[in-house]
Amino acid sequence: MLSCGCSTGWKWKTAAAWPPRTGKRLIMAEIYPESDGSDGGKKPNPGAGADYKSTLNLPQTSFDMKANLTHREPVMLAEWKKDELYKRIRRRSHPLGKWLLHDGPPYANGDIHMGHLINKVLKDVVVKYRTMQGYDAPFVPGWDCHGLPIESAIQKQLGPKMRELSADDIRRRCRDYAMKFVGQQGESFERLGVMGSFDRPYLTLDPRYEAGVLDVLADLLRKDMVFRQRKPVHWCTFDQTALAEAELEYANRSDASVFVYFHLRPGAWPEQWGDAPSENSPGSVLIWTTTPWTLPANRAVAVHPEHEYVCVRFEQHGPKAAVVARRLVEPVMTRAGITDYAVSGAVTGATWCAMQPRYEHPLDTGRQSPVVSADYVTLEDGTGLVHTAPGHGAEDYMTGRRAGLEVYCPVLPDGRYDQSVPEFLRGQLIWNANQEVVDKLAENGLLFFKQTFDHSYPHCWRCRKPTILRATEQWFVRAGAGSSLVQTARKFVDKTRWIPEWGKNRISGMLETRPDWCISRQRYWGVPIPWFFLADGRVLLSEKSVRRVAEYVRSHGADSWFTDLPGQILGAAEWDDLFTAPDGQVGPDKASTAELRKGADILDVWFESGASHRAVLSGTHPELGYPADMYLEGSDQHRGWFQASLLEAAGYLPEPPFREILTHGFIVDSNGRKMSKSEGNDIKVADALKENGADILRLWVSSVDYQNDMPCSRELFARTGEAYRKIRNTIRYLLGNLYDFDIQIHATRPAAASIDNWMLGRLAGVYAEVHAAYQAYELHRVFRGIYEFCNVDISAVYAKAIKDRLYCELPDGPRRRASQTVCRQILVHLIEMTAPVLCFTADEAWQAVLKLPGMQGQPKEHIHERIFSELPKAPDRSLAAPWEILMPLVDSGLKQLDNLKRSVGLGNPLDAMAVLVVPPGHSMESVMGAYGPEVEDALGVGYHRVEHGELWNITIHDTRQRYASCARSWKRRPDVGSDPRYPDLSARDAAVVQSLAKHG
RNA sequence: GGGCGUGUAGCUCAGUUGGUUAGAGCGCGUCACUGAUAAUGACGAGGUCCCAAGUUCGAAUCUUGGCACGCCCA
Repeated sequence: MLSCGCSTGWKWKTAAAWPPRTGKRLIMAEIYPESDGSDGGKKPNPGAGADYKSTLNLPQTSFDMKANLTHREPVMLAEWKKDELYKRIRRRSHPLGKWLLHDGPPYANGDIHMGHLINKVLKDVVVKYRTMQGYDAPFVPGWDCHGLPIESAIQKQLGPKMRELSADDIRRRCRDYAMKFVGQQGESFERLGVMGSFDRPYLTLDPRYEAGVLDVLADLLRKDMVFRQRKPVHWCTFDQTALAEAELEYANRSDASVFVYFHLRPGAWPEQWGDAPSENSPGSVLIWTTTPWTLPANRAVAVHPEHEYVCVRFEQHGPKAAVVARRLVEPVMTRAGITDYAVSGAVTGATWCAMQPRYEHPLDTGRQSPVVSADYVTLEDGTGLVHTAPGHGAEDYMTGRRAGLEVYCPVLPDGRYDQSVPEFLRGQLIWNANQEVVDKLAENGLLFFKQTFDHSYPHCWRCRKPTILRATEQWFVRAGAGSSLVQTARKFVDKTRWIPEWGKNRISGMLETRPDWCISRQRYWGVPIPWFFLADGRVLLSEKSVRRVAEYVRSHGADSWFTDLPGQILGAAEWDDLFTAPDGQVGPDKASTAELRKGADILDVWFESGASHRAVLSGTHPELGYPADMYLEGSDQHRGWFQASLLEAAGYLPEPPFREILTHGFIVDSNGRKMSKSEGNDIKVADALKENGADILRLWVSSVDYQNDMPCSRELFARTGEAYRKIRNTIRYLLGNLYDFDIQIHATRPAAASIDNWMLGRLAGVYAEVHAAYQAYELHRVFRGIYEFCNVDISAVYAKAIKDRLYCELPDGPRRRASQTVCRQILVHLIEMTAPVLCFTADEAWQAVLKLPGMQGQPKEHIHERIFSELPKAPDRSLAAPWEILMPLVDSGLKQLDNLKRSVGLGNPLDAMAVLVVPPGHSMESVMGAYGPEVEDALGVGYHRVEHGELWNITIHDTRQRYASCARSWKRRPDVGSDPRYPDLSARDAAVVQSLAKHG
């Protein structure tokens, strides 16, 4: 007999007991028994028989296909708030203990942009995942509230009126401004689904935070890591104030451009340059400058170690022998109109420097200075030898530090020279001094060439007058390369896990070359550096004094520094402490606090935010604890927050403030260009949110590899929207087919051969893959895993295969119940896996799960307070093995169906049958028969047979002329009409309908 | 100019220690279904693996040099 399901007595329930009974080779006549084919291949005529649609178990669910996120999300947010979800999660049990992501504070200024979005969403996904894993993962959002941009915004609002206001007044306005944006940005973050204690954030303007910052300063003072030194800063001589980089406006300006001889001291003359000059006929270096007024402050000449230098000999008011970079000889000589000159052989700057050449100061007779090497010297302009005044230039200062030069700045705050300069310049305004200097150089025969020069020059944004660089006393943290602090920081770097790994390399490189950290700023809006000074020049900034100020600030706020008297702040009439004398000596001393005057510097805002580990984790929010498990920021923070935090902690703590650092890239447009307003390619968060909804934006964040730049465009959001709908519809399908399924009552184990087992195997695989990806923070792998699971495993294979049994079997049929059991498992795991990313949709789906039969008694629960269900056990290997043979055959069957579609116009696969060819004697032969109906469903065909053949194979055949179509299942089968009561139904459907009729 | 990264179908990503004809999903095209329906399925077409040179029997993969883009500096 045939080993196929043509017997009318066959029952679907006994699929597992359906082995092939014979090894007899089938012949085609048997495969295609005569059939009347009475309907001629047409669809069943509903009018001819009963309307069976009402007898089917079609999907039902209130989970809409249309997400309508922009409307639904705010409603859900309100629900979470009402339910105090964040607090509920805190109260939940946490079997895995605590896991802390410490928020890096964004700046409290302006609307949030895409950069904020990816950062906060990534953080939120990680936190939600850790929470569902069973950790207590609190999230306290923070804001950086001090600093120049806010102060500048206030300045702009106030205009000239600002000068009339007290520091206290200005600070109050700054505070209001910052708080406005803290509220505004916080709302935006929450709208994106970010969960955290937004009602109790940390703010750097919180007095307790400010006190924490000062505590760190005190600790660094205790370790002798803070010192005072001169350093050039941008300075406006008209407003007499320091300026930040952001306060400069560049404008064209005409200046004297001069080439000057500096006479070299005898010796240190490379033989390649020919005869050594003598005392009477000195050789010289030729330098170029556009700021002759800085020449009095010259302390070195810099050359590039790798460039080549020559000696040029020519006549100009007598014989000259001048050192110039080889490649610049011609332009320099041409400029001065000198055509008759001789060029010597060349030596590199490094070679020459090694000979320790020195030269005479052009204006300060008797002073000798060194020639030093510096990498930044270029051959674009000038002579290749650079006049270096450490008190008047940033690079000059760096060179000066390295070469041990004096940071000499003879210019007073109002722009006049002090008494230390040559007599003809004393008391002169530097702006008038250029001419005087040039005249003096010419008089002394040191001027090679002079012209006027137009260049872009920094101006003060308030008064529009030109600015200068002027060395002033600044506070520093001893954090330069080689310092003990940096050595500790490097150990901290090694103890930290960097994701991606190159982060370690990057920050290490920065630590190796970094200078001391200038922590003082001459502004109002920040935490004061609470130093005092006395009329006699003594300075007070000690661990003891700072601790006292910290306590005062903790209760009175940092504003009190600007309003209260030193005696009030220190709480004593006399102060006994370590003072720094004007000669730099530090020693015990005392002073009446009535004589103390307060310093006016505030701290670099990086110092503030870098102290968050102290001010927040063991300060304002001690429940968080030190250290954090993770800091997660953009890769620019290697120089910013990560480094500031690292350096401060390295100054006084034994452990780094973080265990892991995760960094992400930056937003670029679809062409890989950076996103910026000025480029016009920026996308506003508010617009993207309005057009897509938060869940789609979150899905987008998870879909791209954040370790690289993250491309962002409307088209990409549209793509993500499609992926979102696929995931949503998959959930909807699963939910829709569970409307009559109570897991307590109906759960059924699938038959061995069922495709249910294949599906469970895939579920276990995907579950493991997705969780591994989450734990490695590889969210794009999470996305791909879930998305392809929905697309391929569920939608294209499983959902398609089980439609017949779900819709057509008796509601309680075991095949149906078994598949529902699997659907239920998939549904729960799918919702859980997506929940950290699709935080709104997952909870919406979870609420629908809680409405399924048998769930009504469950207490109200949001998906985010759940702990992940256990890893589903993969079915036994022996159950999966046959599918490894069958699935490729199914694929070939689908191709054949497509061919039939083209060749004979076969439309509906239910109008075709599959012949499953099994090699006799194969080890799986005995069970293959049971897989036949599953293969039939996997192909979506109406009928199948199993037969013996040489090789594993599946062939597809058009049955429109062979079999009648069942009016209920639409399957063409030979058993249609086998029950005389239901001539238009297949045997299975007839039995189902009969049963329904009998039992209602 | 320097440091750190990145570069594989239209898009987002895989690609093990170098080893068949470089893969997936989406999108796109064509078709089917109309009982997942503003849904679903099938089939198909898409690649100078940024470029060049080198190492090798063999390179998307290793080396060197470019180019482009991003972040941080100067």
